[in-house]
Amino acid sequence: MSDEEEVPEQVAIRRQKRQTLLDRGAQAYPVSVPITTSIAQLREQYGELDAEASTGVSVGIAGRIIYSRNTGKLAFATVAAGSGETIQAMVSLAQVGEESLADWKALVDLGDQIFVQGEVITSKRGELSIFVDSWQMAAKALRPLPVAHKEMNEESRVRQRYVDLIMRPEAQIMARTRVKTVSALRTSLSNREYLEIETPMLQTQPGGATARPFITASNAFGIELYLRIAPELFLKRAVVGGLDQVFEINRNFRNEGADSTHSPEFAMLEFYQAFADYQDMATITRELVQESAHAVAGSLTVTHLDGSQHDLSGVWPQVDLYGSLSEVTNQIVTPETDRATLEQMCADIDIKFAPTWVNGKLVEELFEHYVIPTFTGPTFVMDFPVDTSPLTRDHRSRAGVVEKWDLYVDGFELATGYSELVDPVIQRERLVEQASLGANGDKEAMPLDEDFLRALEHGMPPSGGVGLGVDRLLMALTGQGIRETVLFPLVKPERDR
RNA sequence: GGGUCGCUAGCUCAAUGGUAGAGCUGCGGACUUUUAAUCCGUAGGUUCGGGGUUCGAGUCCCCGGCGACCCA
Repeated sequence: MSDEEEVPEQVAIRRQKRQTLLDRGAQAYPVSVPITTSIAQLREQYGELDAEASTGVSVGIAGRIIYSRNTGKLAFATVAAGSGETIQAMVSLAQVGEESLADWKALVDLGDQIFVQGEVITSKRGELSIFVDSWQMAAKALRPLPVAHKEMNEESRVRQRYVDLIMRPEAQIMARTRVKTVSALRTSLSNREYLEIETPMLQTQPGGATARPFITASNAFGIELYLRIAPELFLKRAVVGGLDQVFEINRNFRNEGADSTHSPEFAMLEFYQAFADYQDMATITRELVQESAHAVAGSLTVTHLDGSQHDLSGVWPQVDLYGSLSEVTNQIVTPETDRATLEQMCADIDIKFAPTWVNGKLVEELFEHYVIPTFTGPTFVMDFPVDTSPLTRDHRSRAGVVEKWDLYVDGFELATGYSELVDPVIQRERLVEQASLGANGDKEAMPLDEDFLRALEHGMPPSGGVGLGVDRLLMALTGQGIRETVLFPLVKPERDR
């Protein structure tokens, strides 16, 4: 430790306490401490004791000091396990002796990981406690924790999630809810005979969605590589090969802005099923969301952090995209509606559009503006414009639209499902058209993936497919923003201050 | 991309353009049943960075950084 190094006073003091421990032959960071049980287990086993009970049972436990009350000859501390269970430690002069009590007061700080060994008792006020025979530093914290009874600001919570997890039970709950949710998705899909497979994150050309990719490079191959924007084209290759029901839960990367519903890297579930169509996939998607809600909340009514309740039960309504837009605007809009009319409608409500935007994109913008705010519960939006959905097959009976739905929950898009386009000739035409858009400067358009087309030319069975945002599912279940659902969201680096 | 708001002590926040403060934390002391312990004392600042206006800037203006919210 250099004297020239500028550290806050409280950090310097804690470093000195660490050194004091070492100087007297104790350890500040022992390789292990002899715990015999967990705080949670003690709570479960002895949670019902009366006040001033003694058990005669001696245990060793470890945890983080989150409150400390040093009185004269009997000191109290609240020791917390990572998941939030707490137990009180009582350090008395009579039990540990003068020197040990003095060291406890002088060297143990809020935030330290501590080991205590002693009898399980309850205090006069009935608090479950360890009456300490001996104690030992388990890991000295060199930085002070923020104050416990004021909320940290949002930026610090995201930048230092480890502190957020220590201080805020909601952060712990969210992290654990995410695990439950992903696990429920895997279980639900596995119960339906789906196989979880892994497809490339590094791709020689990005595809399966319209988005700008992150670009990287292979030194060994001397070529550009792209972080995937979607796994779709590989999952479909797997279906061509006879893996009839496949899914993947993993990260996608899109080189775009971040806001309360978008993150540059986000977790996505995609699943594909041969001999299913988009209606079949809508049913499975609803069931997956409902089974996740049940796993997380024990009910199909989920409660958000603000206390509002959201019912996810039942069969969810399906609204027709063009039909509902026509209804809300009192103006017939169809796939045949001409460009000038659409542009005028957008201009009327100040939607700024680029000349490169296709008609379907204008329709979708209008739809988002007019219709989405009218949804009151989970809603499937059915049958999208052809020109924004190059990987979806034409509707079986309606011209100008494709068999695609978007599932909206709480006003945002949670999932999207297709009857997949499997005709390799039409797929090639669509991709060529997309590639020409790319040549015209639309950086989101898809390049031509010859190997994917070759796979389709081997015959892909009629199939349904779905993409579901895992972060967004967490948002729907908890009512939190995307940055709260992700443990360590991307944050811009702090400049030197 | 546009707009609004914010950034001050370890943390949460104050401060008409006029000596930068409080609570908690820390440090010293008292206290053998405390629960955000209490009581007494005390320390702690590059006010996000840079420039400008002014006798004087945390405060006003400009540029930049980071974040939140709203709009597109």
